[in-house]
Amino acid sequence: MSQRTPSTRGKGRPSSPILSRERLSQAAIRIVEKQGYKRLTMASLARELGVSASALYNHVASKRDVLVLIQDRINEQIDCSPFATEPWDEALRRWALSYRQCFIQHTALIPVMAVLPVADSPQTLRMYERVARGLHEAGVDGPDAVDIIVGIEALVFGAAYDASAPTDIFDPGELEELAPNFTRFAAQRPKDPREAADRAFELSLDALIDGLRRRYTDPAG
Amino acid sequence: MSQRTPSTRGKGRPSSPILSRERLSQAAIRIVEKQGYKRLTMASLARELGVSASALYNHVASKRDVLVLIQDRINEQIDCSPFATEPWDEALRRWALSYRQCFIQHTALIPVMAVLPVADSPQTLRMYERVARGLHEAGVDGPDAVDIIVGIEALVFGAAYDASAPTDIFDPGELEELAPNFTRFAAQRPKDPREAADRAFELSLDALIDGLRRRYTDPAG
DNA sequence: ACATCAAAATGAACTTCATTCATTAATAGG
DNA sequence: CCTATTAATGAATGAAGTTCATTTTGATGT
Repeated sequence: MSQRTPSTRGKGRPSSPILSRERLSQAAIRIVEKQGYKRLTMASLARELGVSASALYNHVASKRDVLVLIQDRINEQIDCSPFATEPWDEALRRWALSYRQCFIQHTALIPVMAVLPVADSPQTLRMYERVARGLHEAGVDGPDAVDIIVGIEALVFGAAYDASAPTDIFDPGELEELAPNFTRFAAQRPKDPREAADRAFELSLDALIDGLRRRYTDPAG
Repeated sequence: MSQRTPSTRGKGRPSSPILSRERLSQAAIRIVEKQGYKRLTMASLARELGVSASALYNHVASKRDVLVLIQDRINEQIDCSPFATEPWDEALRRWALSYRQCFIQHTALIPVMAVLPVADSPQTLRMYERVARGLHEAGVDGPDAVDIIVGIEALVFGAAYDASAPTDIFDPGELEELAPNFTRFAAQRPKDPREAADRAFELSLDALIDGLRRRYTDPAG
């Protein structure tokens, strides 16, 4: 289903593999962090590795595949540790904050990730397991735990976009008369777009978790 | 700032404009609805209009511009009317449901919309005004109303992706051992991926709005 | 009517990418 | 040593968006 054996494993060639999915994803992340997603092309990736572009196709089936590799590596950086120490609601909150933080720089991955089967991403799966277990141990129904993960993820993805939006995103320009109230309200928000996005996210996240707390613990299961 | 005068207006040429931003966006939506976003190219759009591809550039500056035109037309279809009749929390809920419904077929627009200045989209601005006014009249602080719009939108965008995800998105494949609990929980969800996505969205939306209700009305402002 | 001018349409060319393919080099195993 | 396999190469392909010089067209003023 995937694409090929992971090049060198066990009885393979022990000498110089030159290329591998590992090195490929490392190089891809290097490019993305230095030059952004627009500059990540199969040609630039090959150049970074000192190899021809067609050689990459011995290790990945498509550029989308490269993005999937990156995604799984980024997901590794999301902090799930609060589930070991904190109550579930606080753990959920910290997880979401860390999740969003990781993807603010990687919104280009979202359209890929959002419809990506977990079977292709071991680290992602590990993360889901940790969160699902945490919620279930706190008394949340299994399927509901999955729904909560899906919901928080949705909020995180959308909010990651917001944080990368331009400063003037709510400036109505010549259309101010169409939305006088909205324009006024928007102007009262923090000038720094990043700060404004952070507050909006935390407001919604807190409300969402508050609603969940009420539903799953507060009164009676 | 945009790109050109809207071709024919007022004292312009009353006869046959042949092309216009109106006709362009209509044709684009026709293609998208019949054949999907992958088939929407500048060439196919020109063909649909019986025109050469380069002619389009007299009316839009880029393909991104075409997507912006589509976006504003789709946003027109979102139902804001509940704000006229329902209490703010119920209105917010219905607005979000309608919003998501509209964009499930248009996830390709999300990366564009999410970072798009409202100045380019009159219908979108109208929608924001309606929601912001509704929230403000219900006693929500101006800037908070904007934050709530941003938050709900984030959830809607993320959830629109979910609804278009493949059936087997949570099938761990050979990696089941990495996430035994998660796998089990996921298997207990509805088989129809659309139904599962709907439930997850509504669970989060209801929790979010519940949290907002608590914050803005329930106990005391 | 006619000349003029600007908007709008044309077709060809350009650019950037991802992707494919035939070929070649290198290596592990028999 | 032979052979099958894996990986790298470079050239070619094809899809898309975009640009440009040129032409067409139609409204306007004389």
